[in-house]
Amino acid sequence: MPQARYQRRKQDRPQEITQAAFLAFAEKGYAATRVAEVAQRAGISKGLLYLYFKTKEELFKAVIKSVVIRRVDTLVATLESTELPSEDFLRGPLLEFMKSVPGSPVAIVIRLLISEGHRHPDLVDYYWENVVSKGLAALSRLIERGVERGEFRATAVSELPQLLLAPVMLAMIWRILFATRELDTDKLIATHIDMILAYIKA
Amino acid sequence: MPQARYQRRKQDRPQEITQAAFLAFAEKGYAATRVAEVAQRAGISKGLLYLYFKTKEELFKAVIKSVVIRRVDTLVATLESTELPSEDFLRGPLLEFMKSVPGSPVAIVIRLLISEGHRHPDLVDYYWENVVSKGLAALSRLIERGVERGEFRATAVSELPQLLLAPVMLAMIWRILFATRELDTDKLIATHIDMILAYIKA
DNA sequence: CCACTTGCTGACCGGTGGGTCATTAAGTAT
DNA sequence: ATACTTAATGACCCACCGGTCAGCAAGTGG
Repeated sequence: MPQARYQRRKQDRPQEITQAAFLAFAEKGYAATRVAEVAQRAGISKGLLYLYFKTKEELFKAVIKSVVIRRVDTLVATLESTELPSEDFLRGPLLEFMKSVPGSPVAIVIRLLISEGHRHPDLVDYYWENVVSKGLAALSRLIERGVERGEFRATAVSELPQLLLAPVMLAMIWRILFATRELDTDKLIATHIDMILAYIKA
Repeated sequence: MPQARYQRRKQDRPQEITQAAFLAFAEKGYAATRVAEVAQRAGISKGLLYLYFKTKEELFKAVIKSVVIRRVDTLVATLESTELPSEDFLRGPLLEFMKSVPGSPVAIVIRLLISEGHRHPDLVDYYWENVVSKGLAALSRLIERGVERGEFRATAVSELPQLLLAPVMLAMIWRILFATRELDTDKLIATHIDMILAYIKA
């Protein structure tokens, strides 16, 4: 008996499509990816894709939003509830988190936003509000708490939490551009944390 | 007497075209920029553009290469010839250089490479060889010289000159994505240099 | 087995934009 | 002036791709 030519799966389609689109965009970028190819990867026809997403652009937005991970939220939660001394938190959970970012879907999203961000300022806003500003606020809070507890000196780092993220950013871009050339991004980030701590410890 | 409809300027055309293309690509990105628009900006017809550049892609490569600044070379030269103690060099010429990068054409090139890099691995190679690896080698050399002179301790920074560049990278991406949101990139970079020095000083 | 709903298909359309080329105008030599 | 070379034009071509829609097949209920 021949396989049914297709199955009805209204429930799962959106995720299947955004997943396929994410992979396609990751490989070729948004502009160079054909809607037909996304459909093919998702195992459906182009027409069906357009039943779930009105335009290619709407599909793009859905893809970006689908990757706005709870990761940041869980990090914030961990931070608020931890009993660890601030230094141990930096060297432990935070370091692990930072090391995990360059190889995660976040890096792809950053690349897509860098490439296509202009034409979608609302998307950039969305990412800012749900990821970046939350993450930065959490980092600021972490440092300030250390200062309040007398673990850290008062330094410019409290107002510049981006300092903590700098090597993560470099690691992401490095992988995007120079995937092949070797750079021990884990060591880079770990050394950086080491350096920051030496700088801010009371 | 009516203005001549056009003038012959074979000598200047290539630069005029790449300059126009650079501006257009900077505004809209490669894919979204129309060849006709580049021609218009350069004050010529589309047909003439194709006399100087066989394809849009070749134009793109020419644009990227036209921005491979001597900046790195002059920095390397300054470094080799300076009489300054290493710390003063870091706080002086190097800091100024680093602060100038995020607002320079280099940032545009980085964005274009992030967006279009995959399809032009030879371009990425070119940029690697002529800018990145040279710059990194110079930084390594600077740190090592400081160690030899007894100014600095031996640290992982010698093998990870990327650590020095991390905040520059973040500042570039920040401006590309979040131009509006405020971040004092100069202060970010200066603080980072401060921190590095505190970490590596003997 | 028939009537009806709806997930799904793929041929098709129309605008777009990279690339071409017949033609013209400017420069040059004699 | 005349003949020749070449910088420069812009109308045109056509492949390509986002988006549509008439129709079909899978599921459903009686």
